[in-house]
Amino acid sequence: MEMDKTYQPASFEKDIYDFWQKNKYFHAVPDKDKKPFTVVIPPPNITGQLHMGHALNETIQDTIVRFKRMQGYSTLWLPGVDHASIATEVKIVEAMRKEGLTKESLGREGFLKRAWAWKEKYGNRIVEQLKYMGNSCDWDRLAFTMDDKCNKAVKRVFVHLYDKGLMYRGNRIVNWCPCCGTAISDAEVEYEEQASFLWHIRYPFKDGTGEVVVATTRPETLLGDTAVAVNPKDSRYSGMIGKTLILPIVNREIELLGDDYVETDFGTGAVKITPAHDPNDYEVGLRHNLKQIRIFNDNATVVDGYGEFSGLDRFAARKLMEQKLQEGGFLVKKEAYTHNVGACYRCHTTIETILGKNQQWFVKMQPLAKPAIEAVKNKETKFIPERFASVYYNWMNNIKDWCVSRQLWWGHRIPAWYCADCGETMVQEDAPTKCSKCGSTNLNQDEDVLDTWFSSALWPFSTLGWPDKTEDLEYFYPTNVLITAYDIIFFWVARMIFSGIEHMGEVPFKDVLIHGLVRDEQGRKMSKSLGNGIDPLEIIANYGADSLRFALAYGTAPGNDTRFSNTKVESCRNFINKIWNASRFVLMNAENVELGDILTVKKSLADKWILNRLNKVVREVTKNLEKYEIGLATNKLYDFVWSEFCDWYIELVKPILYSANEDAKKSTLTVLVYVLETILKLLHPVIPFVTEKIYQSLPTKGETIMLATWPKPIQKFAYNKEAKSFENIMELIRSIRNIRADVKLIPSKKIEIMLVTEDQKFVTKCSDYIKKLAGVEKIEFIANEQIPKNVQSAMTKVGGLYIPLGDLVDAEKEIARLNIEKEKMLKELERGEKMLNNPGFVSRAPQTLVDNEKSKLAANREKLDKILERLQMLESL
RNA sequence: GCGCAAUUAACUCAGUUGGUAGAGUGUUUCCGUCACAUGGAAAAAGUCAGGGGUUCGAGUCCCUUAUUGCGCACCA
Repeated sequence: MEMDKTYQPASFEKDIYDFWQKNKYFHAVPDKDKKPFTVVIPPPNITGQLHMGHALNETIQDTIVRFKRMQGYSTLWLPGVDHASIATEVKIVEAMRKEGLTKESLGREGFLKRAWAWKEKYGNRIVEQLKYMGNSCDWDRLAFTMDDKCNKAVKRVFVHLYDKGLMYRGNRIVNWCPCCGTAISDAEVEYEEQASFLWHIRYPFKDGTGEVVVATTRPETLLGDTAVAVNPKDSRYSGMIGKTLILPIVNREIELLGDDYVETDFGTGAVKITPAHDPNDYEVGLRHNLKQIRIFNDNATVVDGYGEFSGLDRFAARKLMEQKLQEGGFLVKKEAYTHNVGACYRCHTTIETILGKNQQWFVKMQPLAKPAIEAVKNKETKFIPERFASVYYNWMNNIKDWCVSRQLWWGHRIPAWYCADCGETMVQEDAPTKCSKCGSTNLNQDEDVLDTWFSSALWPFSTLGWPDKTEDLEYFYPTNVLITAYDIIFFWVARMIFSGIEHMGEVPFKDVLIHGLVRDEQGRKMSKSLGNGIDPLEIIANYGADSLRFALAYGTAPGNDTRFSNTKVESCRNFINKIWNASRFVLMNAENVELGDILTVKKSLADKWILNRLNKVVREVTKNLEKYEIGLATNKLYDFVWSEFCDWYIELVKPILYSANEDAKKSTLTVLVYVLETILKLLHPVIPFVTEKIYQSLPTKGETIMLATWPKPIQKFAYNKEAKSFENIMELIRSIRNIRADVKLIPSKKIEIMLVTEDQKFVTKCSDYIKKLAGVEKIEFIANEQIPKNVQSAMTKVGGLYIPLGDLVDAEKEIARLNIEKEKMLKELERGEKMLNNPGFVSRAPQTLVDNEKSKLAANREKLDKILERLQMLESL
């Protein structure tokens, strides 16, 4: 295959993906001879477009999945999309409004028809975008949270929980979004700090004996007050508890009551109680049997019966209330006050806590939370990094019942039917034909749908076929790892854990790998409103999916947020270009050459060195990936490929490749191709496209790199001793280059070097390497006494290096260089001596470490002596 | 208020059971060399936020302070 001179991902990524898909490499089947490895995708919303958060999430998942597949697991990555009940409905309604349509005008059926059409259109869009990323999902199993399979599971779970008494319908206070027109769960409320006021309002006693002043942030809810509460221990109000107050404006008679909930040191120590519109007041109301007066409609306007207030929006009502109180002389003062206000996580409208007009459905959480907490404590499911377990505990330990009914149309309709005649409630999977109690056929299904997260919670098993006992479920459940960002631990992860335990009797995944968010160059969250989002599709178009993936994986730590910038992708693209060109070099030379067997072929010193390094990289990268340390793995691969394979090994073997020695060429190319192939395999999970592309050109290629066997370190390639001594030669080469740069010798100028060394034989063996890589034409071995006067020198592990440079010799530069070396050595010696003179170190540190220090110390002493000797000589000149 | 992170080179970040601090980008000098200028060679650059402790040895473990960010809970 011809390879272009530069790496051009756009020219082949699509073809490669088609090739994989056509051959069904992503498809997984239960295989008793293999171990399963299962990952379910966090289903992206059908309304969504691929953003950087997805890109990071998909990159990590695909990396792990490809790695496991190559390791020989029967690997299933199960894809799907989420119906995203509230988010989607909001968008559809918005689109309809532009056409002058409303939900009501279309009716439930008409609306749902539209919604499904929307799903067809946009659900496919996100799936296509995932494919650009290179996701190796089993698309044959593509699921949707509202498909028949999932619907069946949802109904089964609902009925099961109801029968068990864990699902109940209650008239409790809920978070209500006036904009979306539905109740939402506690988890769906986001608190935002808001600058507001604290209004101090006078409530007079009925008997004219004075007044109580309450402080409130919501004067308009005064309309619904049914009491004022103080702390019974508060001396300011002693003797007043039980007296009757007149509610200003409304003139309702309400009681001053005592309740421990009231803090004495906040505000005035007196709290107005509005049971229908505040969660705390609601509790107080229950304790004291207070009337619950609802004053807001579903759209947060004031209900009928309150005169001028009726019909006003809550904020307009607040203004009017302030005015009325002022006029009536009830307003004591208004002070600036900043507090947290709850907002809907979807539309950011300030939520209203409202006592449900319709009853809401709740899941009783305590019994479900308990075993779910235990499972994480027992490490049946492990959070990675571990610290996220405490976030999980914190939430689960303080969990309240989960409000799951939503006053929406797009979603799983609640499987409950009510008898219009006798009021009986029937909860069952299929619609009843008549009332189970009175036999009436006048039945109505509950109008509401379920929280989106109710179906997501079942994802790891509903997608595998539950409640049916499928082969998939049997083989692939529980899944191995769930990979997601930390912002949906509550919404999703926690709910999957308790659902898995409750319905499958087993946790849904063994590991939860939590990653952070992708931020912009300045560390800001990417958001639409800021307009600072970087579009991954654009990055793919400009740099290729591999560059995007590598940039997201490279140098990141699990759980941490990561910044994304164009310079980072560019440097990653450059790295891939480097691999591309190194491969081009190897393939060019390997053309028409018959390769030998890597295990038996004769190896040069450079070969042994690179194989030794390769072994290390294989071992460490495998270990890193096993522990999900993708950042570390990519770091090591980057360094190995660039700094060792390209910068050194390829340069080292050039003299052989350009020589006429066919045997040496053959063996060198065998190693060269082997190392390259191994590199490609190690990199494939992160940068799948380019590695496949190059792999297909290798003379040793198999069908696809996707199914190639994951590399293992090879005992025979240990070569520790050879590698170590070879690195001394590399140091010598660096020293020569250093001197050359120091005296500004032009690179093409060949030089002669002199060495005082005890290992002439070894240096001679390496002389070709030295000559080629350091621009040397002649190496002369001399005795100490033979060192000429006019040379530049450096002291190396191999021995004293002396370069006669004629006019270019610059004693001052050399002295400066040697002095820097001297300082370094002195510091080193001091460190080493301090350690070895420390009896604690010698007796307690590992023996190998002590020995290492001893030999280092000896070598350093020798080197220092040589430096000092040389310096003395230079100064005496 | 409670909890969790982060604080390492000019910038952005890594740093594996504690054993001589690393990379990318940027900077300086040189180089159109036949894989690659999306490149090569060389170099400069760090009191690992401050303080204490444990240890033979701490960027790493413990305590504490500061700054920043995040999560949870909120006093109406």
